[in-house]
This record gives sequence, structure tokens and C-alpha cells, in this order.
Amino acid sequence: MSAMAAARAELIAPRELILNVATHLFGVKGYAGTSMRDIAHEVGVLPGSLYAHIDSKETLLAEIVGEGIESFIGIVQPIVGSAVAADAKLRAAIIAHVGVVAQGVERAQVVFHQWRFLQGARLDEAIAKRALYADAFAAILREGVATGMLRRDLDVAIAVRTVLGALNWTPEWYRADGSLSAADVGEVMATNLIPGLLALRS
Amino acid sequence: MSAMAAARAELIAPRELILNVATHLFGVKGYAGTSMRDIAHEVGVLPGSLYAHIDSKETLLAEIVGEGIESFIGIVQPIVGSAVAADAKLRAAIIAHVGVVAQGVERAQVVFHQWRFLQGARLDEAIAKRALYADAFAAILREGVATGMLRRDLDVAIAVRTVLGALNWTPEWYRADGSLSAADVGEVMATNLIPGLLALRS
DNA sequence: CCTACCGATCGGTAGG
DNA sequence: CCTACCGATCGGTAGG
Repeated sequence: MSAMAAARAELIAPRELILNVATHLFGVKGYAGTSMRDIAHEVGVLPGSLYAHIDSKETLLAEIVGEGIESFIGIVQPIVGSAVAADAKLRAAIIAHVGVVAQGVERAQVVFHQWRFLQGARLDEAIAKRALYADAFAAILREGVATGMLRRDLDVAIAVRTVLGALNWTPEWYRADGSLSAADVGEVMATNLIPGLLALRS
Repeated sequence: MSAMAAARAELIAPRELILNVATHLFGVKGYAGTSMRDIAHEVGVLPGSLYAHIDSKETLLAEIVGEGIESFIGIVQPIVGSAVAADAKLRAAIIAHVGVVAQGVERAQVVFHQWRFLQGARLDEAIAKRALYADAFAAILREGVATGMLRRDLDVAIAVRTVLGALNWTPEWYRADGSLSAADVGEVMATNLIPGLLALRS
């Protein structure tokens, strides 16, 4: 019994199983480097059978990317509105982001890189959602500058990209079986990243 | 006269032109998302004609990735051995890295992401070179910890990945026509990234 | 560098 | 979910 046959025996819905397999393969080999035959083989059906459950390869990607971005937005958005200082918000957001990456490293890679293969309205939607996510971090930094917690001369655009760049690189190296938990990794990264943005260094 | 026909008229060697076009397309659409026909079309020849100049699609990728990584190593390696303090080395390395990205944003994207499509010995070689590059940053940080310039409790592995993550994300957003020069962007990123690693905050 | 082509593989479908 | 298949496209080659 293959892993995927076992998954079916455990009553995972076929469509969900296809999405899980596609997430794995798109994350590891990329969207263009993955064929529907690859997905079908790992799911344990013949290629044509996939189309009883999904419309197209691109629909699969759109769903993975869309839900993936939303899981990042869903965990960081509440932090923006919370009642703590900007540096504490930033620390919480960094830790939360690493936590979402750790939930699914391959899904994170699809969210960070494979969205480029979407087209038309789906591409526009993915770009808009990604911008919304970056805006959450920008809002925290702008607040920090306004309250004096962060450097007055902070270039918020570059600081957001510096922090998000470091965070978006984590799926390249984070491993669940490492010595540090995802929360620990987030703590360490926050401690590395935040002091350079602060107004006061003590 | 197409841009590529113009390039030929300017006496660019055919093989070099093919490499330039492949770098552009691999960077924008990915290796698997780019066909030899795409490359031939932009070069201005028929697909089969490419093979008078190159062996295979993968050889093209191997050459772009190999020379690309070497241009990063070549500029940062000398900084490691220079006669300044570790924080000055790190600042110089960050600025140098952004400079190499700015020389070719698309080439940088190929170096950072498309190396995965190499196989066998070429894949091993690319992985080894990438590790060598990360080691240059790790050596700077280890020296900084040893001299007391950087925090004694610094997790060097995570700090290297944090800094390199931020740097490797720059091709996602750096634009040559932006208001800041590459050197300016490097300066700002260094100022954002280094204080979190320092032992003394003043 | 072109003409003409190879076998393999691609995403996807009709009908059961 | 399988059988059987579609036209399109893939990387690459022989011969000129």
C-alpha cells in the first residue's frame, strides 16, 4: 500500500489529497517543473482521473497560493491592531511568520515563488494579497517611527523588504527536525533584526 | 531590426548572446518555464540553430549558475581577509552583495533559485559553491564573535541565514531606476542588519 | 544557421 | 476512476 493509498484509506478527500501532493511537488520542483502525470502518479491514479476533481493545473496553483497567503495574513493582521508597542508587534509578527512557514515549508515556497505562474485575474489577485501582507509589516514600522520607538530616519520600504526577505528565505533552510523550534527560530531572528530599526540602542 | 539582431550587429558573439537571453528568460520565467524555442525566438534564430553553439539546455543553466555564484564569491572573498574589524567586513560584504545583484537582477534570480534544476555532478558543484559563499559570511561572523565585536551568544548559523536571506531577496524588489543607488541600498540594509548582531549597542 | 524531422511528453477530454 | 486518445509542444539531431 503506497503512502497515498494509505492516505485514501484514512479518508482524506480526493481533492484535498491532490492539493497536498501538488503543494509538495510545486514546492520542490516548481510549478512548471511538475507535470499532471507527476501529481497523478504520487496520488495513485491515472493522469486523466485528476480532472474528475479539479478544473486545471493552474486552478490547483491558484488555490494553494491563495489559501497560503491568507494563512500568513490571517496570523499577522491581528498583531497589527493589538495593544502593544511597535517593536513588540514586529517581534510577534516575525515569530508568527516563521510559525506559518514551519507549518508547511513547501507550501511557503509555493506562496513565495510559484505565484508568478498564475495568469490574468488570478495573478493580479495574488499580487494584491502579497502587497496586503507587506502592508501589515509596513504599518507596524510606520507606527514605530511615529511613536519614536523606531528610528526617525528609517526607510520603511527597505526595512520591510529586509525583514520580509530574511523571513521569506526561511523555507530554504528551516527543518522541523532541527534543534530549535519554529518559535525559537523566530525569537532569534527577531533579536537579530529588530535592533537595527530601533531609535534607542541600550 | 530586433534588439537581438541589433546585438548581433554590435558583434556580440552568438554564444554570449544566447547566454544573455537564457539568463533573462530563466530569471523571469524559470528554467522549466523557458523552452529552447523561447530562447531561439528572442535570439532571432530557429530552435535547432542554438545547438551549433551550445550542447544542451542544462549546460546553459550550469554556465549561468556557475559563473554567477563565482561573481558573488569573487567580490566577497577578499573582504573576509581584509584588515578591518568584523562589523566593517560585514558591512562591506553586504554592500558588495547588493552591488552584484544590481549588476544583473535576473542573473541573481537564476543563481538563487534555478540551480535546483541542475542534476548530478553539476548540482553537487552548485551546492558546494553556494556553501562556500555562505561560509564567507559565517567566517566574518565567527571572527566577530571571537573578537568580542559581535554578541557572544550569537547563533552564527541563523545570523548568516538571516543576513543572506535579506540579501537574496533583493532581486525581488531592487530596480536600477529606483531613487537609491545599489551602494545606497546596501548601506541602508547594512545599517538595518548589523546592530542586532553587535555586542555593544551605543 | 536553415530545413526537416525524431520520439517523448505535455495539459486536457470523451465516454464509459 | 479507467480506457483511449487529442493536438500541441518539448529538447534535440542529421544533413546541408
